[in-house]
Amino acid sequence: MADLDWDLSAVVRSCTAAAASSSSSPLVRPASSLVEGQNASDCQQQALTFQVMESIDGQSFPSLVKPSSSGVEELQLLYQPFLPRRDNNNFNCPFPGGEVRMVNPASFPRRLAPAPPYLNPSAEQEQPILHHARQQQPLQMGGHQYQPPATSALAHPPPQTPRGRKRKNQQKKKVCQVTAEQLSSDLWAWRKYGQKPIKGSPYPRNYYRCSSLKGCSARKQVEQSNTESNIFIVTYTGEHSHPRPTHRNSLAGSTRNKFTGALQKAQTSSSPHPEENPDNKSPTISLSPTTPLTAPTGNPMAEDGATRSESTEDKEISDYEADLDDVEDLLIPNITSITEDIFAGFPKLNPNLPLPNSSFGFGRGFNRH
DNA sequence: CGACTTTGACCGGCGC
DNA sequence: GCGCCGGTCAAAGTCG
Repeated sequence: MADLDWDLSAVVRSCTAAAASSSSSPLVRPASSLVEGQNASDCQQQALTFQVMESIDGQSFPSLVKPSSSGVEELQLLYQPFLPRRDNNNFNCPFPGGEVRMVNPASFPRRLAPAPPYLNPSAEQEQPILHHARQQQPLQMGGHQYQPPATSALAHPPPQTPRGRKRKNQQKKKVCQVTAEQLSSDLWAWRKYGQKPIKGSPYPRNYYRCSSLKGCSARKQVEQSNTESNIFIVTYTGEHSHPRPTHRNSLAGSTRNKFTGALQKAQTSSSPHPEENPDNKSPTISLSPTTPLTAPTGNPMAEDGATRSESTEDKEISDYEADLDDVEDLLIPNITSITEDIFAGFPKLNPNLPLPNSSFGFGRGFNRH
């Protein structure tokens, strides 16, 4: 299981870019179209269904749901009538073929919650009415300024709080359930800053922050589903205070990949679980979320994303802007190209690929914290 | 040398 | 008000 945790961390890096392969960037599609997988990449085609949840300022917005488990599906049917219309809660699920579900984290039982909140439809029912707190916000990409929504509290962390903590139930979140494949690409650069065991879950939760720009408040949490080992729950909070890096080389961090060490650990460790692996202080084999995006040459999957992003940047920006009406406050603003190159760094998923070994030339100016 | 991960400690939110 | 729990910090270690 060590490799599973390794996957967990590894996939974080590419979590968002997985949706990118769809140049049209269907931010939110009806379930039918989601299934159809327009412009579906191989990744999409392989991807399982997943749910995306979001809460804004404590409001939950049940939306499109295509539960991956039959149990949840039944529950979904129960509260489906309460679900807002699709056009009321469009937002970009950063993953291909993704579906949207809004969840109010405040309604999650904070304790005694054996099941992850995303599997608790009843909690969503508590907030049947979509309260779309989003407002149109200017956002420009690619050398332009990206202005976070004024409504985003996280976009303006209270300076008086040293740690910038926010009421948990007021944090804007997007929660996605994705497969490892879907997690395998992300145009943003993430840097891990914490890992915590979560009560009720055998898997720890990994915390990442955007490392593309100092001060960026975007954060990401990744944990492995305790019900489906191949499903990862990715939670995005905060917002990027900067445009998506237009060049892969500009991505912060990522000069390192822990593949070697991680794999060695994974190979020497029979279990990722702390309780099963007492000798290993690190319960998970964490692959850097800033896994090198430049895949080894000759890897078509790799080139699809990493090398593609620049040439298609203008189009991506355009596509993204076209979607701003719906997702002006996207945490992952412009995911328009899949970066399956991440698979190159995913030996488990693609053991035939060599380990990535590239550097993005992380600028000196990008200091931690 | 710089950027990254790891990981224990700290802190604050929130349920009871 | 207490205490659990999750999120973050930051020092130490690792790696390229």
